[in-house]
Amino acid sequence: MVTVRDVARVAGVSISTVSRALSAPEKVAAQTRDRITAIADDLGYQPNRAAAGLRAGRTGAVGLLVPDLANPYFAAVAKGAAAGARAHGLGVFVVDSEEDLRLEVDLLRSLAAQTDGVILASPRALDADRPAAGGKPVVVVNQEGPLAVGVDNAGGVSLALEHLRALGHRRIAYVGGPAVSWSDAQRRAALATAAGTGVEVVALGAHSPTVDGGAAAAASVIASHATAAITFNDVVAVGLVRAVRARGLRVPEDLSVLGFDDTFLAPLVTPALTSVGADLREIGRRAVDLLVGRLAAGTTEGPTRRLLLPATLAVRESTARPRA
Amino acid sequence: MVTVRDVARVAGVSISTVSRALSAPEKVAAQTRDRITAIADDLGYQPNRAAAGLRAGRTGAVGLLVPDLANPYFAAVAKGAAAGARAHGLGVFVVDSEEDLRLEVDLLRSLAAQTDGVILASPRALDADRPAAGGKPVVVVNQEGPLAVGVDNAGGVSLALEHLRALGHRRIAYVGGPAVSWSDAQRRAALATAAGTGVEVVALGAHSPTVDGGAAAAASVIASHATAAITFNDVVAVGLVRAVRARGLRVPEDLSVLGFDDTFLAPLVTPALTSVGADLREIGRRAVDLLVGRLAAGTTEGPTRRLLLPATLAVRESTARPRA
DNA sequence: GTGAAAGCGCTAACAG
DNA sequence: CTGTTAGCGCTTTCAC
Repeated sequence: MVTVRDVARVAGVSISTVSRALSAPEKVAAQTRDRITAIADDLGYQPNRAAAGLRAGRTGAVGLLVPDLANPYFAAVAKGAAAGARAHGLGVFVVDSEEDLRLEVDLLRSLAAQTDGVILASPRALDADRPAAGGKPVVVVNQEGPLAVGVDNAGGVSLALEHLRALGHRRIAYVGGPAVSWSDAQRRAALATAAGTGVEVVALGAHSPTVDGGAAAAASVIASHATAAITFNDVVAVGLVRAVRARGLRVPEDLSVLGFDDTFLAPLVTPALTSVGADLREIGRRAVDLLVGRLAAGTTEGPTRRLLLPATLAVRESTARPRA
Repeated sequence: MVTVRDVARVAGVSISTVSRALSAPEKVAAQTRDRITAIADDLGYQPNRAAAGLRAGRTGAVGLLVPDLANPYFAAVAKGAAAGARAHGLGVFVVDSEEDLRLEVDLLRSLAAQTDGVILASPRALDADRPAAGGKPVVVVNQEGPLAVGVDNAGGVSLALEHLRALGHRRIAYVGGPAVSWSDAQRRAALATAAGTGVEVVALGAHSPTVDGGAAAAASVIASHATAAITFNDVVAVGLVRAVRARGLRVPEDLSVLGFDDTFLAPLVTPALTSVGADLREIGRRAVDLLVGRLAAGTTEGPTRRLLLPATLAVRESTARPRA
């Protein structure tokens, strides 16, 4: 491994000059600097981050804790975080908790210990556990917290209702997700305030965010006499579409179905799903930005920063005018 | 931050005893050890990996380079790698090259510099660039290399052909993927040797591994007079199904379509796709194992190790007997 | 503008 | 079985 010593020896300068030339160029004479950079490049010198961090008190990496990396939602957030980190010259440690809530506290602790800060992209309520980060800044995704990035669920609900109302729907069911979900709570609140604006909303109980969860909701959706259903996410929508079709109803003719998240699944299924989404990668990117901002401030405590990214509506085939 | 010194002071021992108690317990008296672990736990001591690694010459982390983390295929591999790394007490640095081939060499270099080894999950041919890892072991996924993990594509092709032949298909089209893909090359080779075993295979040119790629292949698939088509991956299959349907043909009645990868997309689309797959997470897990094995050996060069994971066939609705 | 030297937190000889 | 000491590669005062 090529170290600063090697570069220094070849360049005929001290290791401090090499260090400065590489990390604080303005403190070194232009000529010396250029020579050093050339030699470093030539020798294939790669700074050892561990060593640099050890001395500087930073690790040069951020942590990302997700419940399931194979879930397209979190995969997109992770991709954004990776891009954001790279833009800031940071590395990303990715940890997958495999949906194990108890494990998450431990993972957060050890992740925080070896990074400069952590992005917590778990939809659970971990407020009480945040001290586990040991003073390191924590940015939460779609959750409450002093440093938070999330989707504007209220805005998303408005878009959905607006779209369905314009089509002529007056009675709409909401197939909700897990009780612990912040997003679900936000949406339920938004749906509740929407009541009385010309549409009736029937909020259905908590369902598992899976195909089976959607299928399980079919009976109550049909019983509700709603002409349209908004689902917790696209996968639930797929399950619901299947199950109502199996009962002889057609989508969207007999029931309009509107998903959430607008994952790449939405345009691929039949009928292609109308879905409320947001730029998930941007969430990851912004989360890193928030972290870097706090890091730059140097203060462990700082002002509250909450970012709400706009929701979008992709209209496809699964929503249409109600019959008669 | 709590350091070994703090623990040592409270425990009334030297820092080396603390270090040993935590990383080589058998070298410390049971009583002392227990007291130290208790105190460490109590103080919330978290070893600083950067420091430990600096001294030991290891970083305690492996790198994972993927072309697109939002692609379910690589997301699954990443998830497996994260699980495998955690099982070995290692961290995972994830880097997304965003499909930029030129960037990959640089990314590989810097990733290798700050990890103990790298998993290269890019389907491109990077042999020439592997020296960029600077002597660190590199495990490639679905590629040629001294340390490699991949899916048994030949076996997968056999399963697919066997299934289609049993259904009665005698003329089968293969909608291939990018020319740089190792998997595609493996499959083409396997398909070529299968010719003459009672089925005719029409290998169609390189197509983009997207919905549009599948749609673009529709005309030549139909022109080939094949009664079944095997596609490069599930997304291509979806595109093909759409396009042939748009031309008035039915799937599977007029054309059977068989995908590859068996991603979670396969069971969700209509008709649900018959697909050849493999345990993608296992790929990530095994890649880490290979890396750890080489790391433990200590030698920078070592015996060639190639792992081929078995392919599986999930039969669903998109394949059926050909008409008449 | 550059060099010498200290030290980040930890592990690994080497003594005792 | 435990303590002392050196030093991993780097950044950062402090002198010059």
